[in-house]
Amino acid sequence: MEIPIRFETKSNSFDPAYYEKKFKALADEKRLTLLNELCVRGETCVCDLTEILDIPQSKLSYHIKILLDAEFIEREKKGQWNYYKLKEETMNEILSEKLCCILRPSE
Amino acid sequence: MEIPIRFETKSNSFDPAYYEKKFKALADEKRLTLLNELCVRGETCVCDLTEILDIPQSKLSYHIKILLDAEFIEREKKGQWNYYKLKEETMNEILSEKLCCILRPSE
DNA sequence: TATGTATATCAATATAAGTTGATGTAGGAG
DNA sequence: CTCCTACATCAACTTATATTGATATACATA
Repeated sequence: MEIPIRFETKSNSFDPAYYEKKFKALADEKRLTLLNELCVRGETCVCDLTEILDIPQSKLSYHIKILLDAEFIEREKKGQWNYYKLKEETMNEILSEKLCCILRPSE
Repeated sequence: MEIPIRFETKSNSFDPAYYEKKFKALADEKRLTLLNELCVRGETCVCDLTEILDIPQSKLSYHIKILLDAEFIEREKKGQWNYYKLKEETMNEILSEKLCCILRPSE
C-alpha cells in the first residue's frame, strides 16, 4: 500500500484529505470498540457484533460502512453471513506499533 | 519474538474514549495540514501559521486548542509570541512509523 | 495614558455526523 | 409462492463540530 506522501521542501504535497478520512473513521468510540473486538476475536459476523456491542443493527451497519470505506476492515461473505475482519495493511500503515493488539494485529 | 497479549473482551483495558479524543483531533484536514507544517518547520509561531495556512486567526486558535487538548502539540511562550511544536511522545504513541516526516518526527 | 500587536475566547450560526425506526433486498427453508 | 433471516439503506431527527465576526486579555511601546 503506497502512502501518498512526499516531502518536498517548500510546498510539500502531503494529502490531508486522505488522512482525514482515515482518522475520521477512527474518531468514534463505537467504531474503536468494534475494531478492538475484531482485533481480539478476528473475523466476526454482523449478527454476533450486534450482540457483543449491544447496538441496533442499522446503527452497526452505519458504522461498519464507515470503517469499510476507510479500508480499516474488509468483508467476507460466508453463506448467508457477512464476516468482517481488520484490514491489516491499513491498520499498520496508520497506527503505531504500540497500538498493536488493541486496534492493530501484529505484523 | 514477543508474543502479543490478547485481551479478554469483557475485561480488556482498552479505553476507547481516550483514543476517540486523539483521533478526533486528527480527523480534520486543517489540523492535519497544521501538524504537517509543524513537522516540516518545527517550532512555529501563531502569526506565521495564520499566514501559512491562510485562515482567520480565531479559526486557527480554535484548531490549535483541539490539538493542544489532545496533546499533539505543545506551546512555548517566547516574548510576546506563542510558538507551537509537535509533542513527539503523543505522535509516536499513536502514529505509525510510516507517517514519520509527514505528521511525526523521527524518534 | 493611549495605541498597537499577538492571541484567546465568546456567541451566533452553519454544517456535518450520529441515531432511530421503517423499509428494501437477497437468499434459504417450508 | 410465502415467510424468515441477515443484512443494507433511507428519511427524519438529534447532537456535535466548525466557522465567523466581535470582543477580551495581556503585554509592549509611543
